[in-house]
Amino acid sequence: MPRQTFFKLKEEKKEAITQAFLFEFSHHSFEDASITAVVKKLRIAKGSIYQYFEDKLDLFLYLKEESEQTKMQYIMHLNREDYSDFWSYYRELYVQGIKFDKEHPLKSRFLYHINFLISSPAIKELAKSWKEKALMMMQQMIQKEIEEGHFRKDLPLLSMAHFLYTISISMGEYMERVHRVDVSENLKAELPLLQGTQESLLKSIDDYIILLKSSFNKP
Amino acid sequence: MPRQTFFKLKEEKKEAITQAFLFEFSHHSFEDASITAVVKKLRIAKGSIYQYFEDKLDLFLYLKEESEQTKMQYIMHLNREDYSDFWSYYRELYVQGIKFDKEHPLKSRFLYHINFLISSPAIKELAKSWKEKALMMMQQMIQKEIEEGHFRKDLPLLSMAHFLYTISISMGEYMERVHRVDVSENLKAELPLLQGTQESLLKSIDDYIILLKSSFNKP
DNA sequence: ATACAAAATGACCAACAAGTCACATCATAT
DNA sequence: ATATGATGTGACTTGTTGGTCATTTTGTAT
Repeated sequence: MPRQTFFKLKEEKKEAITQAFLFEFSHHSFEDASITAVVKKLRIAKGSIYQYFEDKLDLFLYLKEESEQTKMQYIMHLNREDYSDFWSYYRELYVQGIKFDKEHPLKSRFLYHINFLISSPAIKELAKSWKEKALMMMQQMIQKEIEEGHFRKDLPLLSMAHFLYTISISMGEYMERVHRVDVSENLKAELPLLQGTQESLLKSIDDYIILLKSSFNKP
Repeated sequence: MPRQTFFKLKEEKKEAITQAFLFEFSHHSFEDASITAVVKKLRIAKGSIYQYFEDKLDLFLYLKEESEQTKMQYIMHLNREDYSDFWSYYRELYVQGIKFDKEHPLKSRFLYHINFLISSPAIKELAKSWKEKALMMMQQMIQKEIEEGHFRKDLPLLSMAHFLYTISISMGEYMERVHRVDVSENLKAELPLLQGTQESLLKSIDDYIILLKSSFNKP
């Protein structure tokens, strides 16, 4: 947890610090992300950072927590029950995700990047447990659909969960590719990562969903 | 390219060096992989490494080349034409992949790890182009299946290629998870990464293929 | 035994990192 | 104006890295 000092900072400074580190941690492994480099760019003393945070990990976890909470505000209100089928619910998650990306590109990128930090020794175990948790949630969702007779039930739950999880993560990358976006450039300019029109972005999602639907739905 | 000196080394030493660095580069990002640490474990002078290789990147690329060539020997002889349908061909690729993993666990792990090195600034561009190439190959394969009337043709090629690529990469991780393997432990002991019985490993692949088949085949 | 080239060595360098801490500065209350 | 506690600072420590190079060791041909 960040120290009290950090929370007492005026919003402007807190924001600047957060943004700068989100950027740094979105471009390097945990180990390679350089506090020294960021404070230099921010033009504040390195000591200050250690008035705000316990250590590098504390800082990192704050960014994660913060980004996740922001994203939560976009998707929290969505309920499976309000949709007649799973895929329209799933689609809506991405619609909100695109909105989140538009309004918080740095946080969006950071959260995406986190998924590929398995090889950072310092957070390997943590990353593993996060993934475990995400997979469990997927399993529960799928289980429910099976029970209600929407999804096939001839395959192991874990297999379907892993499949869906993998594809869900890769969706962002696919959209980048389709729209030939230079994510890095957009990040620097603080533009949304995904530059396509709303409808062309949704088209990408729909294509993916068609594939997923064919896999998961009962024949 | 490694220097001549390296190739003149006796097989034993060459092997020891290769193995040690495969291990190191399978556990860290390119930047974090430490030559200093490896030579210490190998009990050779750091200077020697620079008699063998131009620099860190040269060493890394050698490992990649070497690992890929070894893997190629396992899958090169497979031809789509020899199989009545795409998925039995695809399955056979994994059968051979498992064999490769059994006999060359370090190389297998290294090649897998490479797929997640997008965030290493020093090799980012390279990694991108490798991925581009892999995607192109996927596209070609899928295109052919579409032309021959086996795959659906109502979706963009790129979407299908990306989908298949993503799932193909994740297959290894799925097998790990199903068999509750501690990959790191097995690597250290130089055991195959995948510890399930041949048939239970194949079962995992088959489950995945069932999902893929439903997605890709014509309804 | 001598000569010569090839290979191995490890102290050394410059650059960089995370984290510390004695001190300076600032804001507020009196 | 003064005192006090909270913030801010950046030189410093300790440790790491990739890479170099003058020197020594080794292998081989004569």
